[in-house]
Amino acid sequence: MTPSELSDAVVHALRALVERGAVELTGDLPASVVVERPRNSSHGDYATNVALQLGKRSNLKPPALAAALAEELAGVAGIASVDVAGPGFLNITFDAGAQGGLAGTIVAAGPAYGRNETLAGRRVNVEFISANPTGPLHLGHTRWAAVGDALSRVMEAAGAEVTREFYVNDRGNQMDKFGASVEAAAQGRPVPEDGYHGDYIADLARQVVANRPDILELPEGERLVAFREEAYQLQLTEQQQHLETFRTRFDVWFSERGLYDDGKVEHGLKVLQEKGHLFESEGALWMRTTDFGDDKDRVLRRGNGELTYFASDTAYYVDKRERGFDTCIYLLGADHHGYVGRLRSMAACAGDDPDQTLEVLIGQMVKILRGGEEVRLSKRAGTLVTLEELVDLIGVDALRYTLARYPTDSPLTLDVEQITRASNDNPVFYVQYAHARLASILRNAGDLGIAASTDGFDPSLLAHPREGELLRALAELPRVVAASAQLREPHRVARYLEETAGTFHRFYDACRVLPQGDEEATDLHRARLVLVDATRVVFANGLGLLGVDAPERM
RNA sequence: GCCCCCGUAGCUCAGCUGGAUAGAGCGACGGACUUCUAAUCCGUUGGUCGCAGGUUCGAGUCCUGCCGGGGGCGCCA
Repeated sequence: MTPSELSDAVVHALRALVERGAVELTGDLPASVVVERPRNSSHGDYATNVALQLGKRSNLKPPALAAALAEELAGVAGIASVDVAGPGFLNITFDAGAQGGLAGTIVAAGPAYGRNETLAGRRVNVEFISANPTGPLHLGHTRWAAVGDALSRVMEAAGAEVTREFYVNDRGNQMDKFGASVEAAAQGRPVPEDGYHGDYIADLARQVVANRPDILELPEGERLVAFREEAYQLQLTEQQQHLETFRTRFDVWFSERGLYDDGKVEHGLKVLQEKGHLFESEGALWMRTTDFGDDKDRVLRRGNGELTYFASDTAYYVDKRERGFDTCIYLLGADHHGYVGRLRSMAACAGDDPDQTLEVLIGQMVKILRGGEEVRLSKRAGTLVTLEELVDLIGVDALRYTLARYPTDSPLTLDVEQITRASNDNPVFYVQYAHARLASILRNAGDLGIAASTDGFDPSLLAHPREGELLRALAELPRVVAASAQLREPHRVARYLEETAGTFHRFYDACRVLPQGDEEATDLHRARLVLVDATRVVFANGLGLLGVDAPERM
């Protein structure tokens, strides 16, 4: 019996009581009932507070309602006992072995286990990183790469249709400054004070000149543009390569310039115009975002005729909606939180309900410690530690996992020594090790000629307490995926895997899986092997949701 | 001044969208390898959940106010 089956059984029991007139309820029956794993094992395998929740709507007080439900549930196959405790909790204990069938179900489902339909039919755009193509990706971008990609995977697993999108800020005067910086470096002149610094500028200059030996001969105006464009392509390509190395792939690289070239900015403004939220004042074009709670109105076109960054963002949003996305998720750094209010107001000006169509996740700062001291500077970038350096220092798996295991709204500190250490205090190794151990058992079973076959295995043999704990842990994966997706909190997957790794290791400690010495393989061995295979599937799928390898050996 | 985030064990942090006696890892101390990976497991130690009110059967979780830390508030991008 799984949690959802148990939930159904509770609803069924409730319905029976109501139909029989034993219980009166105002309002409808709940569609589902929350069953949770109690912290304290003396509270049974599962507990539900349904009687407390329905107390106000029922003619019975919670303890009496709970007692009636307990009696009704006691006859359900697989349930050993139901106790009423405290103010009206139902503590449910399964028959030993009644959960074993789940192991076979998981093995049969394989990579599909954990997937669900919670977000089925939702078209979601997840935009993250969206860096300027004027330099290497750094620490903050790296957090978004790990979290954005994991979030996308989790939402896909929950049934959503997800597009991962990177908005390339390739327009505006920072691009000109970038081009001028590279050009200056190529000419052997110092980079302008307000330009881009760092060794990478000189590297780019060398590459640009190598690719286009004639470039220095061009007249100044053309030369600056040529440097800007060449360096832009090189830098963008480098970002793409580094993200590829980091296993973060985007479906769409969306150029800000493209918005202009394709007339999407004018189109976006037209849409807003029709909605009646634009006005002109002091020679500028404004959006009246204060209509929807922003603290001030925002300029779209300046007095000098130039369109603002906000105009691009507006057009971009309109374009996303016209491409059919129900939900547009933005992952932004804490330094951009001031932007949230105007984004939401803008969506409202475009005729949407921002609560439905636009979500912003704000990520707090990341610090990195090495040898007990904060690492800030990157030689190459001139400013912050880069993605490339982090991958070299920490490795893709440990880096992705560590960045994804914290809620985004808490600041986090990466301790290089800790997360590269192969020991118990390093969660990524702890979890990967569990998978490697499982794979090892399955390998050994193969050598012994014992197959983890799901047909004909006897689930009721999995009656050891540690087996029950492990099965209940495995049963959680679909709920964890659903909650992570709905709450946009992929870190829950990591925390779940850590907890489940502990549960597995305790099972391993107590339950011998394979025959020893000359022992013949028994049905218990075979049943445990199915459980091991199921556990391996859970780790493989869970790590997959985080984009972290599930190693066969360590 | 206004807005956002954070405050939980000595340290780093969880806390399942309001549940029962608040958890994990590290640290410290003590145990477990002739057997499937000891990168593991078991035990002990450790808390006025920043403070004060409120909501209710029940609050670390929700509301209000305060204290402390971080960040943000351009016709910049």
